[in-house]
Amino acid sequence: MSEQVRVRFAPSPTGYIHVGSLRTALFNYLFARHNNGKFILRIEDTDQSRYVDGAVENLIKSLNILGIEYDEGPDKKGDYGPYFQSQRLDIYKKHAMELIEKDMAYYAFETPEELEEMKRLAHLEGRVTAYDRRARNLTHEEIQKYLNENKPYVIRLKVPLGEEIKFNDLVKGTIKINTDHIDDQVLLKSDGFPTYHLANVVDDHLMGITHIIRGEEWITSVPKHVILYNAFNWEVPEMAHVPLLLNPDKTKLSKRQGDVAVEDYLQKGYLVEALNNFMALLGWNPGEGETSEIFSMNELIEKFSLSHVQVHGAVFNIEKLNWMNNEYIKSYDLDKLLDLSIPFFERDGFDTSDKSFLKKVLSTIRVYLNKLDEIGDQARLFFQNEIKIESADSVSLLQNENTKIVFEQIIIKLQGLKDINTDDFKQVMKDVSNETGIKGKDLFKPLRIALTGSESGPELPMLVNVYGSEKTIKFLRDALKV
RNA sequence: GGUCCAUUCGACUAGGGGUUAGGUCGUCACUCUUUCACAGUGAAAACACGGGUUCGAAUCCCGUAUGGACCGCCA
Repeated sequence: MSEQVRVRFAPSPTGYIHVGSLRTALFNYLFARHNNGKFILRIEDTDQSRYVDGAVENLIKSLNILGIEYDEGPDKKGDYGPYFQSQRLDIYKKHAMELIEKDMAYYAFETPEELEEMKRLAHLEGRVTAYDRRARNLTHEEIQKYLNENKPYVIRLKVPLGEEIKFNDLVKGTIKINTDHIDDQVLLKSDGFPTYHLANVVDDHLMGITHIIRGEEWITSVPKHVILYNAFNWEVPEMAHVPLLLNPDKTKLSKRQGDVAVEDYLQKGYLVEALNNFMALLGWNPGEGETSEIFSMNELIEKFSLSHVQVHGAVFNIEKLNWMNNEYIKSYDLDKLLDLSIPFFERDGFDTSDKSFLKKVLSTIRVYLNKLDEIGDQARLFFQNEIKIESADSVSLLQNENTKIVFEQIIIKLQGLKDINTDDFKQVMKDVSNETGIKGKDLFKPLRIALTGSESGPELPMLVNVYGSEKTIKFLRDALKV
């Protein structure tokens, strides 16, 4: 491969990015970077009825957040623009006409209603619901007449019948299909816009795309595209159809069964590093001998190869994403994690003015977090000014004579300390234990209840370190009054 | 219904003629931590089925079953 690798991500701007699309974008990006090639973003906005305001901006924003950088695109200049298909209409029209001249395409004048009826009948009779190619029989005179009457028309692909189309997919291998099974696809719609099939072939060629990496759902349209490439006398790019992302029930990942928008995951506090890492491993793996699954973007770029892309779909397993996210949260730079966490503290109504306090809180709870939106639940404890003791067992434990002796001792020792770190507290506990002879469960359990109201939670020394001696003493005194 | 594609532990997957079929998540047990979690150790857990080819098949071939994608003037 001497020519420079050029790949593209070509979403249609319909509102939000589906994680499946995002994974496709990621694969394109990894492939481009691995091969020192170019990654192009092209907006496939040829369906006017699906236009959504702000969708393109949103798309670009999401790619930026995730660090999937493209070299050419709507807001990046390149030599192959414009990168909005809606701004390339004359190009498609010209190419459609070229096909008419070559007798590889033809005019068709059926109305949507007629097509609907055709399909209904076909379905009723158990036939294939494809277009019956009837307009192929129109005479030049008829066509000219309709055109003169300004009758709405589409341009359809004239599929060469009785041939075999063969192509090689880098993921799936060789695929063969008889052209008799291929629909005379609409190439140019009656509103003058191209369909995906025409636009994608024309643009991929004109933009010098060397490798088409896209979702598996496209594989059945490849033969149409191959016919187009042949008709134009263009070289067919390399193709790689990557497996779909699946719901737990193995159907195509859909909204009905959970979140599909990248924004949803970002909002829940999944870190972009975890998201990228996780998605890369869905349908791809680094191959033999690799036991780790945690990879930075650079490592992914270095390791990525289409030859290790899986041939079948992959279930989007949220449990594993949670685990991976927690791994990143645990090892993340604390200051950076704090920056990312502040919106989540705020969202749950916590005072975020004292950053060093938040940092202490974060460092003790991060180990418990699968995602950042769990911060509130875990952090709540540290913002309380009173501990509520619910269970009767806990109350009676606090009323125990030994408990009182221990608490009083601890209070005395803490009063001598201005601030208290984890080691200080461990020492205090050791001393108290030695002096009173109370140890083990009798020592720690009441203490935990007094300081948290619960029998489980973060390690006591870390807890006290965040509380500080003053607050700790207060809680102990409160407990003494129970 | 038609076309195309797929099938290794519950999930993601490695391996691809001779392996005790390996790893990660999850599950369970034990250890550590006098809690939960973390960490550590270990366990249970898979080649869809039937025929070939072969000395030998999870691996190659054929069929069956199951699953999926697509079948729009959507992308």
